[in-house]
Amino acid sequence: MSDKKHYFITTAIDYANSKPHIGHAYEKVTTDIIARYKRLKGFDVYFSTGTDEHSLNVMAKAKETGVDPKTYVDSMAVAFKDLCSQYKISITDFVQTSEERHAKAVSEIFRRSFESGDIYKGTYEGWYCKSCEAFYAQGELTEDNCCPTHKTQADLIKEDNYFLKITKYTDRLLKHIEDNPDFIQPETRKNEILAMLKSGFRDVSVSRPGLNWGIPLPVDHTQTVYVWFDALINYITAVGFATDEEKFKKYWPADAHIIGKDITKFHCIIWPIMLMSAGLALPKKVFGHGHLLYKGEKMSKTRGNIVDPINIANVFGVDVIRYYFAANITNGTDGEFSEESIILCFNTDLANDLGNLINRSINMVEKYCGAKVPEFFDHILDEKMKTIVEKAKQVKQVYFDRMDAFNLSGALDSAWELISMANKLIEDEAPWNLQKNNKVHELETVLYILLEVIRLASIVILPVMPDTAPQIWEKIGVNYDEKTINIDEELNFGKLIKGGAVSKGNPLFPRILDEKEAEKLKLMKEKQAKKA
RNA sequence: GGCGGUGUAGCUCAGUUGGUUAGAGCACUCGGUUCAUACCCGAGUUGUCGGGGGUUCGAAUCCCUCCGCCGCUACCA
Repeated sequence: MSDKKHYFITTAIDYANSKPHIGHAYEKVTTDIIARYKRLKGFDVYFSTGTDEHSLNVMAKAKETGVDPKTYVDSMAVAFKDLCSQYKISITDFVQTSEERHAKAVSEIFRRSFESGDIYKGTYEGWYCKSCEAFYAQGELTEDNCCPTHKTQADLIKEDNYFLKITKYTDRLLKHIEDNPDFIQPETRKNEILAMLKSGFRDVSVSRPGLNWGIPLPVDHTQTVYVWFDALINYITAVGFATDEEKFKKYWPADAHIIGKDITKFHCIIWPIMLMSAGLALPKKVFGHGHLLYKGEKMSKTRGNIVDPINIANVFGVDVIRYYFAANITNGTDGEFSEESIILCFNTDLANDLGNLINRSINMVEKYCGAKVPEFFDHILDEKMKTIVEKAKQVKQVYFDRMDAFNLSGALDSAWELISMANKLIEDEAPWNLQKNNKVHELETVLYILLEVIRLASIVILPVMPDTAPQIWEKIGVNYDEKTINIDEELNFGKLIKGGAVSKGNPLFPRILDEKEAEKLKLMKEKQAKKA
């Protein structure tokens, strides 16, 4: 097993300041889909997520709740772990930044940077609003230096901080980004980062004075490590930096950091430079995904349109939400989210296209072939059958290419194109007529193709819908297991063995009838009644 | 303000290095079919490809300009 190729993928760690919302679920799901896919491709995958727990806000929140910070963050970590388990997120690690192993990693990174002379003591000057208890950039303030929310005068405050010499490494980073076109994705995020670097990026402070919630600086115990410097290090904590050198060697550098587009600056400038300074390799890829919009609007507390991930999964099912995320949102762009569009997506893609194809195909195999996988006679293929078989043979490569590019919706399209062709093939060949006319070879071959399309589709959706795929396997009588399946082999056409038992069972995706659907159905029935 | 991006059917978007009647999915209308979850299949409607100007035999595709929208513009994650 040790000769397996390794793959280390991460989500960002979540701020332990408020409970999980649907955006957290989105990031974890897309990352999980990639992680599962890589496992299916034979990689030894390490998949980490976690919670970011050191900050003023967390302290305040704990105080508000009446518990000490550690108790508070532990309870928040549980909430995020529950989210992972509900959404079937196949993590191998969950890092809390308040853990001892993380403190070790942070201290070690700090020490290394400090020793290479990249951390120096200086003065941080910033505009501070007493009401917000926060610093603002001058550009954020009103013209007369007032806080944008409180409209009161902000104070120019100076405090002693330790700084990281970003400026020492910007040229090197610039070159790295230009030499590695896939380092920052998508392209638009890369452009932003390049612009920032070219316009000159200041050194950043990496400590705060006088806090007792945080990791003390190894070199100055009156200061703690600033949250961002602290949080980013979680990625190497996960794979054993400063605690398990063998594990670290195995998994670092990370293959992909999947993060929200709002935090690319930290991941694409500060984090790489921290690593350079500490003499560590850079992650191979940082992918900034888009945000979910609720009916076209940003989700926010003030708008009151935050979607609860637990609730929505209970209503529609985890696999359905996972499918919706992957199929309906172009990875890397903002995505629409609403109950209506979930229902639409479910009814068209899952119920009408895939679910109905499975149901009608297996039904015919039961009726016409005694519920046994029929034989494939390749010498009687007509043009239509040939076309779909050819397409089926190409699915594997198309699917791999798109998944490798993190193009999740495109990867699913590879199966849906086939599904659509299969539904069409049924019309064109009319197996019920072949049956009447006693064209047994044609009948069997058509039905065999249909079953193969279903089987291929089930593998394509496996990383996306890990609970649904096995239900399809049961219907078509294959005994795959996500842990052992060799998809490089099984994604080829023609693997289904003649004589295997199939069984229709209950429909997988019964149509969802919301008000609009019900109305539509009613109209159809009235029309039908008139005709008769 | 600066930088980047974007504006194509009702909606979401594809449109390779400029080249025949501008595409897909969804939605809508009509027709067909019956194996199926009233599903599926077929046909069809809608677009001055943001406005204007230019280059060219020819531009959604290149150039200029104007308008609209979005992102970034640095320490709350």
